[in-house]
Amino acid sequence: MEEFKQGELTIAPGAPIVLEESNSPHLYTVLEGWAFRYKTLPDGRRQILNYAMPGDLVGLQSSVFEVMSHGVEALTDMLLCVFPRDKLWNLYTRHPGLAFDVTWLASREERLLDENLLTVGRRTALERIAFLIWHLYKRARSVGLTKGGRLDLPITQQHLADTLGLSLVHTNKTLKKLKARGCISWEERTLEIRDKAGLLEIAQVEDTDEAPRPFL
Amino acid sequence: MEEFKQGELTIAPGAPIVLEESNSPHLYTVLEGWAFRYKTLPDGRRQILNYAMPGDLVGLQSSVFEVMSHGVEALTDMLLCVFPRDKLWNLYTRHPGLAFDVTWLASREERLLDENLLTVGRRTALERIAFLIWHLYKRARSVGLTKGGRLDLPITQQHLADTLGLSLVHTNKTLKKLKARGCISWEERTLEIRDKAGLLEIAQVEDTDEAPRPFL
DNA sequence: CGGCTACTTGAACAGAGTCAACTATGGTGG
DNA sequence: CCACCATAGTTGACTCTGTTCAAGTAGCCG
Repeated sequence: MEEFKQGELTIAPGAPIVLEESNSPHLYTVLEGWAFRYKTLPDGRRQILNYAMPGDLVGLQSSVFEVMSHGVEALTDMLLCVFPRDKLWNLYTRHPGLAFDVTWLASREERLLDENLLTVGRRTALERIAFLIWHLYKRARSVGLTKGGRLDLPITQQHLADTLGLSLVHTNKTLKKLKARGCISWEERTLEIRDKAGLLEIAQVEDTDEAPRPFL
Repeated sequence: MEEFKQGELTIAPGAPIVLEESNSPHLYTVLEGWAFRYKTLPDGRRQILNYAMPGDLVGLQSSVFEVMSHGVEALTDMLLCVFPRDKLWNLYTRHPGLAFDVTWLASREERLLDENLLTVGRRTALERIAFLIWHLYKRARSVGLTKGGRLDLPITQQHLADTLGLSLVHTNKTLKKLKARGCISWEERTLEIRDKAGLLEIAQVEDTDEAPRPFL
């Protein structure tokens, strides 16, 4: 993989990595930090599509279609590994194993989006928040970002709301219910899962193991 | 591509192509007909994730992860081209061009899901229906399924509702408004776009051209 | 000491859901 | 031939989840 690496890039929290409708010449892999993908409507309504954590690919769409249909913004300080977009084709011709890994990651992103769509389309507000918190916790845990049920979660309630298709006010009130039930605590950016079984029951999910994943 | 083809499969309307949580050994390409991908919650609430039309891939997730996290059901009579899942790897090693096309299609699916998620999360009921109708019309048109603004649309209002995260009743009433405004007509499974500009304005989208697509 | 961002909280409102009844159509089998 | 049933669509009345508006508090930074 080193052969395709063009360099590394550091980004500050809140900074854009890719803009909507832009034509970025780069494909990135997240080495450190969190980001989120989003789309906005002409009048400003924003929908967060998914989050990117270490090991995730950013900008594959622009590598394949020439243009990004979504934006990406950093949530924390980030370290990105930069690949020139036009070398992606070389990777497919010379390293089929890595090419397969790219497809694996794209397919995983699709699966995550499927789950988000089910959540936003068919779960209630309380279920949505429980699901998203579990989803983020689980993903963070799989890349070693948690310590004993605790996690530094670099997002605001506005991010939660924009991810779940809820208003900020209702998100706040519903999140409070989840805390009151003793499922979680979340103060000063630190999330703690206090009652995993209760959380999973509310979210209507089962705690399935996940297959090992490739890292590019 | 012929080299990987295992055979063809015909399916009747309403028949399942892949079940949720199943482990299908096949990857399909749609040659004729429509299907839809969906997920369901334990209590039966259903979310339709996307529709599959001629040229689309079905079952890539199971080829990559061993298990499908969603189901697929036929809407019309279908003709599918069947590939054995375990030959996908051969395709990556021997035909990088086709491998790239698979990634292209996976990335396109991701883009479509992004749009659906924005729709379900942030658009109003009227906007959602306008968007989905345009979305389906445009995709059908790109594979030559339309004739002069008209399209045979093989879905019910229940499908619309389950795609958009709405109830059947509200979908019915909102769809009626869209008809009353003269944007569309939809009787006896035949959809007609009567006022494209009006429809696009309600849906809050622009009519962008799309890049040429690969067909496997 | 402002001014900013994140978070809270209450009250009024509305978009969408639920319940229930009814129409239309097509297929099935006695 | 027709009673019966299932599916799809329609409509009205009522309810409720979630939105909007508005007014706060708390912490942080220059």
